[in-house]
Amino acid sequence: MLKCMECGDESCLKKVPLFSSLGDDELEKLAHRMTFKNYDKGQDILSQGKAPGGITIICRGRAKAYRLTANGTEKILYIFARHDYIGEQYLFVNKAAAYTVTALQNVSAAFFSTKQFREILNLYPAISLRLIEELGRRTISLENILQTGGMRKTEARIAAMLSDFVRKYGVFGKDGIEISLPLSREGMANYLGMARETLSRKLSAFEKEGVIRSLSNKKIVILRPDILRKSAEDETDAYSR
Amino acid sequence: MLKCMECGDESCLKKVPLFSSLGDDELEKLAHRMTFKNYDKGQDILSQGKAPGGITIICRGRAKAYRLTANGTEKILYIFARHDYIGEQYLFVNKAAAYTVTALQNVSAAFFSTKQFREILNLYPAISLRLIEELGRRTISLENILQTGGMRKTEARIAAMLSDFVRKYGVFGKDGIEISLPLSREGMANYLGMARETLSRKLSAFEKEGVIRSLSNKKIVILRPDILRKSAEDETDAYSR
DNA sequence: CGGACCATTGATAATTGTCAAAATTCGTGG
DNA sequence: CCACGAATTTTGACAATTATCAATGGTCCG
Repeated sequence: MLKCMECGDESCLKKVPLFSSLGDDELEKLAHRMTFKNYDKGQDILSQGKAPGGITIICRGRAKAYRLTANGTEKILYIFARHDYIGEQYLFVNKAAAYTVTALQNVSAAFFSTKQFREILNLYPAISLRLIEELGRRTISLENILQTGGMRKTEARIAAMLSDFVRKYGVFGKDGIEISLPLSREGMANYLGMARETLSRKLSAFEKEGVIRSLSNKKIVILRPDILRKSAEDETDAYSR
Repeated sequence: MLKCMECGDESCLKKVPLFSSLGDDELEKLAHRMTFKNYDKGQDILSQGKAPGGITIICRGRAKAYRLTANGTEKILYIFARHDYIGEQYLFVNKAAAYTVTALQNVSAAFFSTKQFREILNLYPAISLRLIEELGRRTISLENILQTGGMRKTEARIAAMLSDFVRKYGVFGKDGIEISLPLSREGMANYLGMARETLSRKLSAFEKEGVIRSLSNKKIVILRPDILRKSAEDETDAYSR
């Protein structure tokens, strides 16, 4: 039986979209061509300036991808979570990674070297098509982020991020949807490209309006996801005055 | 001999990265599985909300990709030029296009339906790998745009856009690099996510500093590409005061 | 040459960033 | 479990930047 010793999850690879079309025996073969890696909180999974050398798939934990700007602050590009790919865009593009990926928690991950992965593509051509599909999705998702990032109203950007968090990390609680935030306020502000203080003020405003409730620095409850979604869609934010 | 009747260019498909590895006879076969399409200036190549239905490769002309926001303004995502792909991310993702692509000039293009293109992938598996590579490049390029878009200083974003234009459309002239701009000031402002007037003022400032010279509404000369590149790299823009 | 469209400039209002201080939260050790 | 110090966050006041509105000046094309 295929069991992931690292993350404790039965057939954890099967849940990765890229491999979902494979049978159990094929997954078994896959398992021979990869290595499990563990990263402590704060450790780098990928380093800006170094070639990724392969694909990493997260089994457990979260990580942030960021670039260092000239003035020393970091601009966060992605938050990676379980079943996300890291470095897949460099599989056939021999370039240095443009960002660093650092574990936000302890992370376990499956790693395929470029060589191993190309072998797998030869073995199972169906995975090529699947990879094309996944890269297409990634592109589409980036295009979405690009647009929300281009929105002028800061409230709209914040609302878009929170709505995204609801989708990815939301858990139903008794008062609303609980989110265990992957980033600190400072991290979220960097992700959104605004000052920490601005984010703070806007979140306080959302709280006064009854849209969210802050439980702690790392946990908030979304009381009115509908209002959030609405102000994320709308450039002309109806809920700020 | 393989000759593109539409754009007048000999072996124009050969210059498309996706097909660069193919021989002349293979290109010949390819030509049987596609249609040439012509679009007048202002015509839509792709429509927001409709499935792309295939891949379009531009042979001649430029086009803009944009989304309509709730308040009616358009947010421009891409400028497509010769040899760029349109809709390749939807090849295996059956979704409606998230943006409209409109011809900025008269455009001629090669079109492969999804069905045709999948046949081609079956026929030439090497193209799959090439497509993975191209999608990877697109992802990397989007990640770059995402970062420059996240830069707080407007001067830096403008400088990044102009540097990009230098790479794509720049022609050496006697005083510097001449650029025939693909967009109006309003278009560029939408692309950069700022007000038309702000862009105007910053461009005037660049002109006063001797970095650029405006020849007409659609043509500028870059006198100091080095300064431009520097202020695009730097969050802490050294050339504004 | 004229008219429509586009771009620039000026003045002002709104928004956001910055700096400093106060308040809260977090983790650790008692 | 509580207390304490460190780190993080929130808030306030002010400065800087950008958006908006309005008027002027240019450019393009018949």
